[in-house]
Amino acid sequence: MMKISQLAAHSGLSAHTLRFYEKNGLIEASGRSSSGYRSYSEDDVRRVEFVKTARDAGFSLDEISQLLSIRLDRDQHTCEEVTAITRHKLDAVSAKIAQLEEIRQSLALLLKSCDGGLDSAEHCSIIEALDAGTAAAAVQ
Amino acid sequence: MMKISQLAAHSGLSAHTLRFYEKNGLIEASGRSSSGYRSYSEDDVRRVEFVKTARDAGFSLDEISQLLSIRLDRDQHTCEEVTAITRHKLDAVSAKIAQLEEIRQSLALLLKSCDGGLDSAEHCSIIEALDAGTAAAAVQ
DNA sequence: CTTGACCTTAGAGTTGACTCTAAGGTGTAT
DNA sequence: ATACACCTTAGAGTCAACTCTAAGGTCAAG
Repeated sequence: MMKISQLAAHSGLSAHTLRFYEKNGLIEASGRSSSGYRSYSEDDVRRVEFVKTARDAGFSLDEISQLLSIRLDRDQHTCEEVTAITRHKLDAVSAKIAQLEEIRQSLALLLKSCDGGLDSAEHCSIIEALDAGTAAAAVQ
Repeated sequence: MMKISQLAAHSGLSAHTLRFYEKNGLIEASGRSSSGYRSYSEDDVRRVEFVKTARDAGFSLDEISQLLSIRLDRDQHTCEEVTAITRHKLDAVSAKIAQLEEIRQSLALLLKSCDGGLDSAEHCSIIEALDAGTAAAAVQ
């Protein structure tokens, strides 16, 4: 049985975060010491590790909740449910990447257009591009 | 001279957002009607367009403030200042993309491992990978 | 016996960029 | 005259995932 600071050290999540996850129903401490300190069983620790791994894989806390309830009761759920959540997340991440790629492209074009010299920005081509509205237009 | 709803229609920003930008010092309405309605000059409109273009290019409101003060007083600033802001943003966007690419990779691997069938999740390989901590590990 | 590191709780604050609400005044068409 | 769309303000609420604070109780070492 671990105390919260030990679990924090073990999991790489802060004690604050562990309490926060508990408050949101993601994890629990199955025991308490006589003085009220949380104590975590091996099962509790595995659950925390699951949450951490899922979080690192990009799932939101809400999605992790869904995955946890499937994990807890596997034979009442299907692989299809799990892949649906995963596919949905993958699509969202891909969309976000695409959007950031466009932004990166705009920024790269802006940077390429300006020498970045130490003389006055009187005719700075970045400012001019933003003024003319051609900064993002160049990408689309 | 435009009223706020006209500028909203013209710029693609909501009237709420225009007022919000004003409150944050990004834009202004140089006039007011007798009844207190904002009225925007052509210069005001150009400034709003600048803000919109910069926002679409990925700059934060804070960075846009900096760009605006350079734009307002170009000969007191250098191209180097402008490129520094832009380069900094480009680096941040690139870092974010790299991070999301790792997540995408993890999710793609998870998805590939599971058939997604309609039978029980008893042995779902996604749940197992998250349990074993091998979901993100596979990427790093 | 005191110091200092730990633990508890409820609840507030943070971030960025909006988004909305309430309560009221204005403008115009019928 | 009355409906309806517009405008004003200060300020509160939203999102996600923490992060921190205050005010206090617990525990081991020296």
